[in-house]
Amino acid sequence: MQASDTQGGAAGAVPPVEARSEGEKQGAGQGAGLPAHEVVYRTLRARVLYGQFEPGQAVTIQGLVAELGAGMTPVREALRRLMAEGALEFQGNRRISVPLLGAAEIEQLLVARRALEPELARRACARIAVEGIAAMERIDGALDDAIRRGHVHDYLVENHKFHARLNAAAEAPILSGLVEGLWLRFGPSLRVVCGAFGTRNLPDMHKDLIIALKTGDAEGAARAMQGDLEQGMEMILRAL
Amino acid sequence: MQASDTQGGAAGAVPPVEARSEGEKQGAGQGAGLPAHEVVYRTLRARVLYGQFEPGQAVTIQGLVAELGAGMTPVREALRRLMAEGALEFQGNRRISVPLLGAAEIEQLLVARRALEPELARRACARIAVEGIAAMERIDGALDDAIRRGHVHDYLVENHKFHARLNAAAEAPILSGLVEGLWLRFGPSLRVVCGAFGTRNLPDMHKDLIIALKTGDAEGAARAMQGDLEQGMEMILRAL
DNA sequence: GCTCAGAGGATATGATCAAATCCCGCGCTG
DNA sequence: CAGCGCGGGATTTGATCATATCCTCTGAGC
Repeated sequence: MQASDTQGGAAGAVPPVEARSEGEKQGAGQGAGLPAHEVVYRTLRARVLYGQFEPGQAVTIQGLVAELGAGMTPVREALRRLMAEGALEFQGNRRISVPLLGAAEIEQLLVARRALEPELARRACARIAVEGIAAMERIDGALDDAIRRGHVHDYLVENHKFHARLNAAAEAPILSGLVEGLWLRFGPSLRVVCGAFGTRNLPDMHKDLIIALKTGDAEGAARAMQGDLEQGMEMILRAL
Repeated sequence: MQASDTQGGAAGAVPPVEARSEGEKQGAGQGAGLPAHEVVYRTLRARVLYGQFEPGQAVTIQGLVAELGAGMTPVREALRRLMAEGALEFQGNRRISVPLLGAAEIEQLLVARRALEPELARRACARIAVEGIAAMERIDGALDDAIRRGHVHDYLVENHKFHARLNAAAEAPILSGLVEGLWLRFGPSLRVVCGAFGTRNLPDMHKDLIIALKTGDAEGAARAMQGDLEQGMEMILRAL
């Protein structure tokens, strides 16, 4: 019943593609077997999520075809999918770009996140196992390390992993799928904020969150989550 | 700046395709000019939304190619987009189907709707103009008419139009895009419920909502909206 | 300032390849 | 002898590509 989990629609976990070298198609690779459009999708998704794309940047199909060495059809499908998720934007005149968010958009994302993520934290609190909490502590450690090193990309990766892990524990695929879509939307902006402000004074309600998880304090977890996301959105908003 | 609004990503208004006859391509039609993948997308979207698809039903690319007379690529892209929105589901073994919702999914959709739609009603209340309210009253009249006639499809169309109109008035494209995605998910289930229970005792908090809009009572509008969506989800839940 | 040609890029097609399912007949077992 | 499981080919269906067509924007020339 659990199928091969390729392509989970809007929900589900989407592990990043594991940086396969380049020339090879889907030939004899071991862990591969993924369709090309899925590979392209995950690559682009990671770029959006971890700020490899500038907000407002134009994205062309043929550019990606040349760069990724994929065919045109897989690239088109991956782009279509990302546009449907709001990660990319159709400009109307056949042009695709990374969305450039304004205050109004950030505010809507804040509303949506505040509505959904604390609820996920609440549910995760009731269901997460000790191993899950341990995993989150490990991720949080790597996150702190990235902050110490001032490594923005690693920080973004670990931060996302932390939240994704929590959301997965909530066992509410539809809700966590919605939240993933939200993250895709503010990913590029988050990156430029971190680039501008550095990683020094990044918010970290993660410690509170972990404590709440350990004590089974669902409301505490929800509060910590809300604090965390409000700080994050606040930072983006201040950076205009 | 407002482009041509083709393909609004996850957000934006998506008017249904106007039932063009059949044989013609995009030849000399006047109002057309839409790309084929967009036409296919809107057709399928309407089918999902208004219950022309059975929950659990399998959907094949080549079947749609044959049925819609479109090429393979446009169909593939439309399906990819609908899967990203959660309107369709990837079965893992290269098979696509209309999602079959269980109680857990309905419950998550209820949570998400409760979190977003009352907020949209609140915003709409502050911004909607008298013409907008009049339009919603007209739609509600058509809706009542459809109920009287026992015409399920028309009821679904008008009901969706009513909510879409309200959401558009909120001027929060990201939030209303999210809500649209939610509607796509429970569309097929809603249809079977209406088919089973008939249109006689359908919930209608619309009158309260319109009164609240007229008096500028944002909280009243939010309450009416919450009541409306809870009744709807409750009905689906009872039908399992 | 306007028109038109050219270039770049997006869209659409059909062919081709690969994979998964289905179906049927064979042989084995009770 | 009848029923059942299994292997393998046929068929359906999805994935990818190369190519052709069309659209949009840009800039030169009038």
